[in-house]
Amino acid sequence: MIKITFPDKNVKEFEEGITAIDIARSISNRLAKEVIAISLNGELQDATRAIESDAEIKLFTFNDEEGKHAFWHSSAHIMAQAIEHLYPGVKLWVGPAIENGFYYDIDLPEGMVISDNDFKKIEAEMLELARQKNVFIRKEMSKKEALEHYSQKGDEYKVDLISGLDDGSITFYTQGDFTDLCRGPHLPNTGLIKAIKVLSVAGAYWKGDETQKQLTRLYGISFPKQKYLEEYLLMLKEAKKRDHRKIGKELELFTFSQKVGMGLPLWLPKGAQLRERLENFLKKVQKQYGYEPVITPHIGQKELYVTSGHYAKYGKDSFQPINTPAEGEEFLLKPMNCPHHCEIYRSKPHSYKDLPIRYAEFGTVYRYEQHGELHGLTRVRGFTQDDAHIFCRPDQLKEEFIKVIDIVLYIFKTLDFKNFTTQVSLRDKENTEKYIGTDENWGKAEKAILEAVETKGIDYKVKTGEAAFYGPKLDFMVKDAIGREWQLGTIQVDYNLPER
RNA sequence: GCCGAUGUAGCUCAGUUGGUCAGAGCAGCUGAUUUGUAAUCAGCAGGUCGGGGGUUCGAAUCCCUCCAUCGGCUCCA
Repeated sequence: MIKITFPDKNVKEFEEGITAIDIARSISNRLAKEVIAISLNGELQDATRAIESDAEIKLFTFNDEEGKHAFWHSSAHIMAQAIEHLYPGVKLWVGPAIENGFYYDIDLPEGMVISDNDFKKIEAEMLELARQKNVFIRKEMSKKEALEHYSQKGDEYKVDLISGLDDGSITFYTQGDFTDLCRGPHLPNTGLIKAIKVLSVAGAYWKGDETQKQLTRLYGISFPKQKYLEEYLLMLKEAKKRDHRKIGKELELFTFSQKVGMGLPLWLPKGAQLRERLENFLKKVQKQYGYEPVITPHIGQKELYVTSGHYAKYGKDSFQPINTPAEGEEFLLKPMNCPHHCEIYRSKPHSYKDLPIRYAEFGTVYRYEQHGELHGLTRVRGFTQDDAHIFCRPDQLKEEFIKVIDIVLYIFKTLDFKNFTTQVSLRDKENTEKYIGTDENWGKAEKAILEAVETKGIDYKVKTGEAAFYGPKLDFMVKDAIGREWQLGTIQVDYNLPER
């Protein structure tokens, strides 16, 4: 007999080799039917695996994040299976679960495409496969064996995947006639999947690398009940009604014109009124927090951005220089306010006793964004930042940083942004050539940010490799009505710009 | 920029075996009505069917190309 401990610390005894499903059945038949995956001593695994020794167990159903994850991951395998049936000759890359649903990346043979019109038949095939109630069979394999298997098949994608894995950790899952390299866990059987929707198809670069081949990414979502799918689709529909692009049009807040140019919003009278109220509110808050308004021009000499380091980094991907008719001068449309504010600071000598000095500006900037990246008012080519630069002594850094966090939180609260996440973006220490500035300064700046967020008790995530090229940052992200996450506020420590 | 899709009156949309297919509702205008909260009645006006090129006796409808938009990828100073 083995002892199984439940999340409520309740302990029950079972026969050795019992499965989580049988354990669930000892609680209720319904739970036995609904259990998708389990956590055994903190490790996710299949509900169908035999348990041989004492353990702490958690049972996950579709109502749990872990359960949804396994459910959708299994659905991705079924999607891949359906694709193999319908499109012979495809090669498969990966197919993970995502926040809402799953996708699979597929390399289609030359000339073959999947488009919206094909979704129905893919869904039908997937449902058919789900109804077969195939069990997911787990199998461990040595790295050598696995590599040989896929090398023989000529599947360079799976060979690539396996090459990056440690021997002894390689497992495969088979359902019906389909086998895939996979860590798991998976559903007990495919029959739990009752409703499937193929949502969209898109191109996705292999390994997220623009220089690599583009694969076909097929998105889908699935549910254990038809009703859940209907509710989800209704939710999507409702969310679309709240899309700011739709509201902006209907309320006559802003518009775009092909003649003016893509990503260049035109603020209509009502929108301008709204924007003015927002700006007035922000200006009032800035004043309270000790910021002094400044105003800078919309263009600056190319040399300014060469000095700041921005030109080296973004010059090629910016609107190209504006040339004067006679003197051959080169100006850039202002892509950021930072260098301008630095020049304001430099306009006269400052004593350390004058610090901190806080400049604020509603600075309109222009950035060349790739045309596929534009999105309503949230990603544009011309926009106005409520931007500020604080010049302070090293011993004032932490306090100033905290004050900026305060102002951001105050504004979010006032504007009713309740659901935001916070992210500390640090540099990727493996790839230091991407960044400017010394190790020492980077170290100081990163430390200052982490101390500040700790002091404020903010719940944050650390992302390495997401820092700006000149310094680490703290980003505040909010979700829009249709569930997309956008960076709204950002606080950055920059030791490099003042020196330059 | 890349993959897929879409682009018909101000708005929402109908119109795909190419041949009275240039339409509807709402909005607008004119007139009537005066009735308590979006949608009374009648009439009128409004479109290079995204732009350009091609195939055809004939194209909104087929082909090419460009532009924009949408869903993703990449990017995001």
